[in-house]
Amino acid sequence: MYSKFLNLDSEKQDRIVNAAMKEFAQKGYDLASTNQIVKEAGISKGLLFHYFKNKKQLYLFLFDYCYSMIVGEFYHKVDLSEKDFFKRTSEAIMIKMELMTSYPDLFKFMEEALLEESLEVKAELEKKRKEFIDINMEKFFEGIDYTKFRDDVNLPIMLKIITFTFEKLSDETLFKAKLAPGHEINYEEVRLEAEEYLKVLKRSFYK
Amino acid sequence: MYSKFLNLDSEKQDRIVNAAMKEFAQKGYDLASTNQIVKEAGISKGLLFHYFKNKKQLYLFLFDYCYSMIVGEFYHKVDLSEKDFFKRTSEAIMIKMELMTSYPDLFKFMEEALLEESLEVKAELEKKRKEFIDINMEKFFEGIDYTKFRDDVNLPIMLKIITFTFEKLSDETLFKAKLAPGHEINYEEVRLEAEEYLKVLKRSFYK
Amino acid sequence: MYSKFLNLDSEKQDRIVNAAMKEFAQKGYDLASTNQIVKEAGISKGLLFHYFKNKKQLYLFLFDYCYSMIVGEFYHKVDLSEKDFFKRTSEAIMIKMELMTSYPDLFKFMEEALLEESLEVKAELEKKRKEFIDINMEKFFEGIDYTKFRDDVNLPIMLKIITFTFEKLSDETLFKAKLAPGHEINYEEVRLEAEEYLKVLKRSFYK
Amino acid sequence: MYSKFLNLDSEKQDRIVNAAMKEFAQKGYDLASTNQIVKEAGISKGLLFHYFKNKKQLYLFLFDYCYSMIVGEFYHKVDLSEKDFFKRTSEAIMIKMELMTSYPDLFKFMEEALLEESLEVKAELEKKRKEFIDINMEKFFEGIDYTKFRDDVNLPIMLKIITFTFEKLSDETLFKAKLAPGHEINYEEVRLEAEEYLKVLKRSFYK
DNA sequence: TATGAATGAGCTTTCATTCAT
DNA sequence: TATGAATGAAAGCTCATTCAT
Repeated sequence: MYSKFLNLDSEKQDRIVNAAMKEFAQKGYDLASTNQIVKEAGISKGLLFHYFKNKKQLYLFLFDYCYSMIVGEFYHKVDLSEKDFFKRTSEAIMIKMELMTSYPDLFKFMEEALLEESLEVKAELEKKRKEFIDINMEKFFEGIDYTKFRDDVNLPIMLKIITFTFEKLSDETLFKAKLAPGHEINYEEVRLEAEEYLKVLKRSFYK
Repeated sequence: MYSKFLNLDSEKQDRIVNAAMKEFAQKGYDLASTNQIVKEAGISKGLLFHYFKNKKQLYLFLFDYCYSMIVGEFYHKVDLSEKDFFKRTSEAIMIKMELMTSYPDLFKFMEEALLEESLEVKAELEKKRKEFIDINMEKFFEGIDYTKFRDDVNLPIMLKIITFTFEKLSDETLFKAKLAPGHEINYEEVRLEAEEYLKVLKRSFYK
Repeated sequence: MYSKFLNLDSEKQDRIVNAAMKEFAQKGYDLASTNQIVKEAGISKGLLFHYFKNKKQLYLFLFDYCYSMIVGEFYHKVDLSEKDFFKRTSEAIMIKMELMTSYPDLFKFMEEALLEESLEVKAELEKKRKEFIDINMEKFFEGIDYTKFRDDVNLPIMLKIITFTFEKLSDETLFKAKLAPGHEINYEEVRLEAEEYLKVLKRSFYK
Repeated sequence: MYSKFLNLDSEKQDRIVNAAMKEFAQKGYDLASTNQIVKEAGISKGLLFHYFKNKKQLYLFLFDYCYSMIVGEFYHKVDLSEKDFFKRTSEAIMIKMELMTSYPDLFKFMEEALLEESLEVKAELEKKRKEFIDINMEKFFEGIDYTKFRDDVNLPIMLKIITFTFEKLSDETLFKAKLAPGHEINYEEVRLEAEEYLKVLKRSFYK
């Protein structure tokens, strides 16, 4: 499918992928300009369409590309032998934040892609999103020891609340980093804050 | 700022506001067409730009307009003498749902606006969103009886977790609605789900 | 349908019509460039699409416009009280040649339109062509005195042969004129040549 | 000129010729895509332009190629010892129809080429058409017995009328075929129609 | 001989916005 | 206050042709 593109020397591949990710992440599917992409990548108009038959195929290729990168890196780092839900979640959030710092464009693109509304790609994306979520949910929750949770309330809802909490916390951290001058994240501080939340959630949700 | 527009007879104001809300809600900021808005409102191209100097001003006006409507109606209905946090939250959710049923276009527009990513308006919207949340948080938490919460964990963190939970829940609802074919929200289902969360949080966080 | 365009001052209308006719006649539907048309007409890109919603509508408008002009002028000049088929045909060919000399672009466009193959306009044109031919055949043959023709051969075929002959003669004349330096037609010479053909056909096909 | 191409093994030559004929016949000169031709022929882009320096040369080569094929086959079959003009004409029509049935793509291409209007090739084609007609006229009229024609009218004009008639008839046939959905010519019907014309012309123009 | 990556001008159409009336 | 004609930049994509390998 994308064999022509994948046979390119990887330096040019990177230039194209990065230019496209940046443009799509910034403007969304519909408003992203293939003109801008080729200018940024330093290639000709025709060449982009030689590799990807149209804007849509380019976008969907990028989605798959980013997805593989993220998932690969993530599961390479996460410790699935940790059975405690709080600890695993907390660790996952930290890893996610590290990855976002290492590959900011890639994550930016992925986040926007998950919100993308354009009719042109909505149907295809939806399928991919579903797969993404199903596969990763299952994988992430694998081996968790649920017996530690209190029995008098709904377990799935507790799990959701915990997930929500750490996601919001991560959002807040990244948002603050964005506003700060050097965009620097103080990971130690973040870890300490997360510990506070962990303590509250554990005392409230564990037996 | 918008005095010229506000001096119009209200029937024409309504036609314009409704046409614009509908177009922006359906297509998002960037893809919304001022052509379509004037056609739907039955006014001339020039007139729209006479009242609002450009597309952006029109959009931001609509945001403020909807915001005022919603907040005004909301605090008119909510009972701030209710001291129990969970009861007040539960009631607030009910009121929000009533309003969504009464003013569907207005909420539709507002929901899209809160997810709007267009660079052109993102910065201004972000400021407005923040204000919106800060002002309402403070107001909403006024007079709450915090003595009912358990003493062995950090209170502000519990409140944050609760807030995070309902924000995420609301995001999820909007997101699901966006993905669903008709973009329809089943309010009763939402209310029931919220009650489940409330129950878990109450049992876990109250003494 | 084309009311916006028809309300323009006629000088601008003419500029647009002439530019479009020229471009379509020269290059055919598919290859005609709206860029070229607006440049030649001295108007902006957007304006053309303000008057005609797309290239196709512009083309079909031109077809109707040319058709009306040609048919109107033709029947204004042709003498339908002449009952002799040879004389009427001969006269008609002369009138056609005069008109072609007066309105060369219009005829050029019409000829090309009748051969136009582009899928985009083929269906609509076909309907118009059929109407055009049916209406004009009937009108042109009206009142002819067929009793003068010999009875031992097929009449419709004789009529066709006569029509073919004068059409080819006219084609040859116009083609020669095109090749000649001043593009001038010597009508007297043409008339004399036509008379020679008339003589042969009359002696062979009349009783 | 095309020596490089003609030295190719004939299987590849055929693949290229057939692919090109098909594409040009289907879409006309301007819209035919060299991309499509190389894909269909299974050769690379560069190779096509190695053999034929550009699209135009390829087209004109095809015209000559088809012309030679057709003319060669035609005079191989036609009986030039038949002195009667109408019999020879009638036989020629039969042979043409046989050839059209044996080499449908070749004729399809040729028919389209004779109607081709593209500016890019029009001039060259026009010259070739003229040559084609002149050469064949002379050859075709060779040895005809003109004593059978009536003496009371101008012989060259009669011959012209006959030629005009069959040319127009052929044009009409091609034109109708072009308009018809499947572009199919019913050869038997054409032959019958031609016989009718022959009958009329014979009775009118012979003594 | 053969490849296919690379070019960039060209295509139609839409857009927010201006301005003379 | 109200009109809508007018603008021209920008969009995604295709094209014949070239050229280093």
